[in-house]
Amino acid sequence: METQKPRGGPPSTAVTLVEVARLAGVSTSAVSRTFTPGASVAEKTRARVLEAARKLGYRPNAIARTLSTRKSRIIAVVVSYLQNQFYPTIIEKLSQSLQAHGYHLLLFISNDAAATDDDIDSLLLDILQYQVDGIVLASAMLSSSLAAHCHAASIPVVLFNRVSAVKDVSTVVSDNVEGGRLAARLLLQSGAERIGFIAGLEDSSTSQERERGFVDELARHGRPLFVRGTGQYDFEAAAAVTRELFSRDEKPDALFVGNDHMAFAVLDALRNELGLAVPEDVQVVGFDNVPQAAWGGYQLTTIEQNADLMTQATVSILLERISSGVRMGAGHVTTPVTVVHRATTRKATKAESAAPR
Amino acid sequence: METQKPRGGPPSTAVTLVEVARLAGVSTSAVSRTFTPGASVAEKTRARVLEAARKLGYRPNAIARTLSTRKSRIIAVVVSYLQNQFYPTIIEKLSQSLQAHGYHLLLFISNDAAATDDDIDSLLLDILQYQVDGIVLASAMLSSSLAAHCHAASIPVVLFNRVSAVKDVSTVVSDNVEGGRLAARLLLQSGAERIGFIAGLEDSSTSQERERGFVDELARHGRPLFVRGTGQYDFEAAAAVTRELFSRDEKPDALFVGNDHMAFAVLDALRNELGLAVPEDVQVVGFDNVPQAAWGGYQLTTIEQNADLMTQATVSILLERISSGVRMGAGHVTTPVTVVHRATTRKATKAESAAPR
DNA sequence: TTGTACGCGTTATCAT
DNA sequence: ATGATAACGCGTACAA
Repeated sequence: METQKPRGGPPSTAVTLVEVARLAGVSTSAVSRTFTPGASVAEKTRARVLEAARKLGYRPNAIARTLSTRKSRIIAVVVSYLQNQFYPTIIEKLSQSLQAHGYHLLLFISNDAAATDDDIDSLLLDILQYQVDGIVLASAMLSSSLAAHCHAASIPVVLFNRVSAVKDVSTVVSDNVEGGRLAARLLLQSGAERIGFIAGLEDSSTSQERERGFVDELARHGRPLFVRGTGQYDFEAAAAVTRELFSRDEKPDALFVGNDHMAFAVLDALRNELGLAVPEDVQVVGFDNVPQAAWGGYQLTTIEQNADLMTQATVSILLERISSGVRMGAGHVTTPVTVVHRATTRKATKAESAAPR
Repeated sequence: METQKPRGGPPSTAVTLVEVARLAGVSTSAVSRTFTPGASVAEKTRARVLEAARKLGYRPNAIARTLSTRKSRIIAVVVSYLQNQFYPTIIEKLSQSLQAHGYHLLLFISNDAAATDDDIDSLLLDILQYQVDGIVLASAMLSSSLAAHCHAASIPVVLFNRVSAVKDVSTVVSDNVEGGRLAARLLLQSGAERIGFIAGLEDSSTSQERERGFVDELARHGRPLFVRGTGQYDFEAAAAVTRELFSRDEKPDALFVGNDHMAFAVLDALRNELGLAVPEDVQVVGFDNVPQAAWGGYQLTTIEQNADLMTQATVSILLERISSGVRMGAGHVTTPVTVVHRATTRKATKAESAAPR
């Protein structure tokens, strides 16, 4: 026999404050205070309340609390595509850090590099309905109308790895321009002759900045960009453009690829389809922060964004804004990038493998 | 000049139904109905309401609606570690599919393979506070006490890629036992002699099932397992155990690795630290569903879980349970696994690269 | 079709 | 320290 349903109304009824209060023989406020960390309750009543709550299997209703306090302790995170392993990493770190502060993540995937402004706007409106305490935009551009909405609702927004024309929005970015410069220097000093660049999405600020730094630095050394293609941060597109670049008579001998995700595709195409050796025939420099696990030891030098610094900055800006009630403005953080050399993959010769260790 | 704050109360005040109603000169219910898809409102009043709402920048408060309707349209998803690219993929698909049905994802990361039962319990209690409409557990075990809680709250739970001793919980898994069998057959028919297995977490059902199928099939062919190690689904641990297995006199010539994530580590260790060629010296079979992008063309055969089928099953079970009000029970779905051969990576010879195409 | 009034579960205010 | 009561913003019988 199951417990009987109270009445014919709602399908099921949760245990509420009121019932706990009744069983404990106290007022609802006493119960509320018992479950409010900083409140003052007599030890005796507190015990009675907890006992009653335990008996009834009571747990506070965060939704009702939100309605009353106007704090949901929910942070919305908008991400475009999780194929680029940089973002799962970020999400994981964000979640850990925010959970430690009692916040939770409401996740939104804004698919499609081809999402229209309206799509994004409606998504944001969707988010706002949930009365989130903050928003991390790691995906789309923020239209000024949306910024206005967030401003009106006084919701802190942090643009993650994106910049926007809208003023007064906090942003956390890594130094993509300097990253591009670093990539150029690496290739130049390794003696590359015909240096190419494979861009991400053309209207993406990260791609633009990386290209700018890269081309600038080449120019400072009196070297032009030998060839340029667009991979749209997409695996297939990057592979396709690689094939195309190498179908010409004059082939590049070095490539700076807009992010790791595309770099995989480029390496794949180079080695398996075009039969070129990396780095002997072509050198490749990638850009992003894919966990080592995904690399499998490929020969590749990468410009890494520091995921820890970026999430840390994001969280601190967010929390500070939330607690201070400051809407928007300032809070622009640029984290440095790092050059990381990955291990070389070579097929070992029998002689080598025979040698101890 | 900005709009003036209403009063000294809460820091900011959102636009509500009431204000819209007042401006439109109608009742609050009229406004409510206007924003309720299937309601009956006169076209004329609807227009007035929408106009007023637009002017005031009104958007419905999902939290208040939840309190009233007892439907949050939020699904909690619990994942352990996002380093294994299988899970970002799942999350992305889940999110897309559920968003299409008007649901949103509240994401929880239950870090640490070493999380205690209590950790998980408190996390779940945390989740329950948000009155989620459903839970996807892709990470932790479900204790029977938790199951009882969910049952009491009448919240549908789907165990994703996990099995539990608790009865009457919906589960969606791929056929890990058959996957293990497939792996064994592949290695046997390729002439492997000394076949090893690297397990994931010892208490993980997926790892146990894969091993069971693998060992069973070997036994059916009169072959014992040559060697066994544990990688704990961790990159470093997998690399370490690989080094150890190959430091002995008798080295395996084939390995079945519990998932792709560890397979990367194994390949890395084999090729770069131990100087062994894959697949010439050692054959490796992986298990999971990492996007092609991450592979970079490694020689590896993988047993793939079908992410699409699994999410599809998860969503349909969830939605069906939610709408029907059925708490738990039945709903066990096992999706088939597939064998996928990845492209071979070889360093091209000069002769090859000179040849056209 | 439209409006009134109450309930959803909790917190905050103000007495006591 | 404790208790009564009014919000919080919205859905929804129910009555008109």
